[in-house]
Amino acid sequence: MGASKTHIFSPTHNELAQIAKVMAHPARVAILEYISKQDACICNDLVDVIGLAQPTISQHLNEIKKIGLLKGTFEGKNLCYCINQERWEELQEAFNTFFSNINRNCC
Amino acid sequence: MGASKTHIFSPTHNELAQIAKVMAHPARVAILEYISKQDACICNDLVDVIGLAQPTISQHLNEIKKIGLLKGTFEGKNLCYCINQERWEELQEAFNTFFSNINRNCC
DNA sequence: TTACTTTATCGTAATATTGCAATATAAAAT
DNA sequence: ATTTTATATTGCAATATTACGATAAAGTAA
Repeated sequence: MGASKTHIFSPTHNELAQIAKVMAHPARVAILEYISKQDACICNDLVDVIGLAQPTISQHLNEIKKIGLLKGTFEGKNLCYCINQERWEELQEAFNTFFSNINRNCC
Repeated sequence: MGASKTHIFSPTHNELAQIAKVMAHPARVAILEYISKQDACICNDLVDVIGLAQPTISQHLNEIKKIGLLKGTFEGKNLCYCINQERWEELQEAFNTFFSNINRNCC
């Protein structure tokens, strides 16, 4: 088949998986780290920093944008965007909650 | 191309991506949640709980095993395994560290 | 032994992801 | 108006993932 059977899983499980999928590529991890550590927004040097072709970076940025991790203006030549901190913290909390729920009585 | 250019990224970025990849499927999120909430080990009802075919579950379990999230004995008919808590906490910490590193001065 | 139960592996089809060249778009600079 | 600069989109090839039927393997029960 090849396509995930998303319909048989709960919204919570699907959402966490979707978020994880965005982080499931080293380029996107690197991009996220880079942007999150910038002092200002405007980051038009990603292609040099990451080392992938410009269309590829553009695609990765789009995946990141899709889950709401970027905010700013996306118009014209010089974009101006940065990490959406509210969303960032939501994701942190989502992972943290998931990993906090564990029983201790095991082999 | 289709294959990720892992060699151009740092070990840290690749590792986090690899971990995220395991969580990037709702079935694996559901499996992890189920196992982590069991009182004992032996979980031979995953196929019914998750709702995917037995070979598919087996494959997903293998992905989870690969990043060291399961411990126990994997021999014969009745497996006996559960979450490797040390590793579990390592992953929690890895995500937490990643999300904690963010600058605040932005648009 | 034979049948049963449970998990693993193989083979294969369907779909998704990754990456880039070519090209388009859109604003700024000259 | 033309060139330059920066990002987006399209199209396509290579690879990876997802899923399952068929079958194997390996222990348990009769």
